[in-house]
Amino acid sequence: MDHHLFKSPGHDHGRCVKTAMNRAEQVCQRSGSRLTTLRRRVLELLWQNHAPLSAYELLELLVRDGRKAQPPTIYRSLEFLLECGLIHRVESLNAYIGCDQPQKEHETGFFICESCGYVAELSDSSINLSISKNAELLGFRVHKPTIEISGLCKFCTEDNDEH
Amino acid sequence: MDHHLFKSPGHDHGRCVKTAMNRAEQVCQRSGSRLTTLRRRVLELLWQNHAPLSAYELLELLVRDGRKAQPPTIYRSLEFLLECGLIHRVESLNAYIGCDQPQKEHETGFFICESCGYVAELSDSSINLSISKNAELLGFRVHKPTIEISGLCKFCTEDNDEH
DNA sequence: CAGTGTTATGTTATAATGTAACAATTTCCG
DNA sequence: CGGAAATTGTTACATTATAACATAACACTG
Repeated sequence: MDHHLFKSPGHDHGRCVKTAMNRAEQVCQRSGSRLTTLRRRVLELLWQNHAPLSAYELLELLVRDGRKAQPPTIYRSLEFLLECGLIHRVESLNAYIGCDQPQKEHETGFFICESCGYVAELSDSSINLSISKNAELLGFRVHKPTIEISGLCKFCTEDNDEH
Repeated sequence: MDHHLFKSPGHDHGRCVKTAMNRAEQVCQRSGSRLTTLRRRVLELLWQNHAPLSAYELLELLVRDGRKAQPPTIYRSLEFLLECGLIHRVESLNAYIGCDQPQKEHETGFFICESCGYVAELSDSSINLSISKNAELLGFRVHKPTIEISGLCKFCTEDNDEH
């Protein structure tokens, strides 16, 4: 169980995607929201890529599927998936990525590898605690925290150090 | 001294701007970078607004000055000011804001009020510490942390509660 | 202070990201 | 089935950002 850690480049990704899709079905079933063919496909594309994709990259992939899609199509699907908590928007990249832990109410953050593009989700409470404490001092009511740490992941750091 | 706290709506803002501009002059003098008329003006506009401004809002303000400015003009000034650490880019708003503490090497974060637009800079080390600890666990080498907490500031919360 | 290389700004065009508004289609449910 | 609601299609456009090349200002050397 290392959901929120960086995956080794050789991990069984097919399985990774399947698990995520199954979870998504469950989440939607429970909440009564409809994971349509289009929405399911968008989510699947995101998971298959396993790194953030921009809306227009997703659009391109949909078009390759043979679908005649325009920007609003993809943005609406993304909006739905965001609302369901099945994906996240990565502000610093204008991109989107599948969410590891859609069950949890997560005020989460990401570590984003600038080299391989992988993203590790982080739901460590100590960060949230620090934020809450600071917010309280300021009398600030937190609505949506955005925490995105870019840098180099373990595997890419190792690759770099070899040179 | 409450540099990194929310200012009351009635604080002496003119003084606030002047201080910031003086600091900027010093920072540039020391680093040997050139705070030209254009760059100084952009910084000043950001400080006068005291809330994040988009590149195109800034552009509009420059044009009102009588200057014939195009997008690259403003983006280049912003790039310079970012490099000098005199401003920050707010990813979640695609906007820019003057930096409170240009002296410090700051891995900083913001609290952003969704109602009045004010931004409080935060350089509390406990958040950075949490992040470093988590990064270490992952073998992640941090390059640039982006921490943007949106919500309601003290003054706007109070205003809302009155209704 | 003229000459020259460097830095900064101007200018034009275009790329990338995102949304508004309305039409057509599909799905749900009585 | 038939009407209401949700989803998707379609067109047009708004916003944010950058590439490429031209001109102007500056700063240093001799």
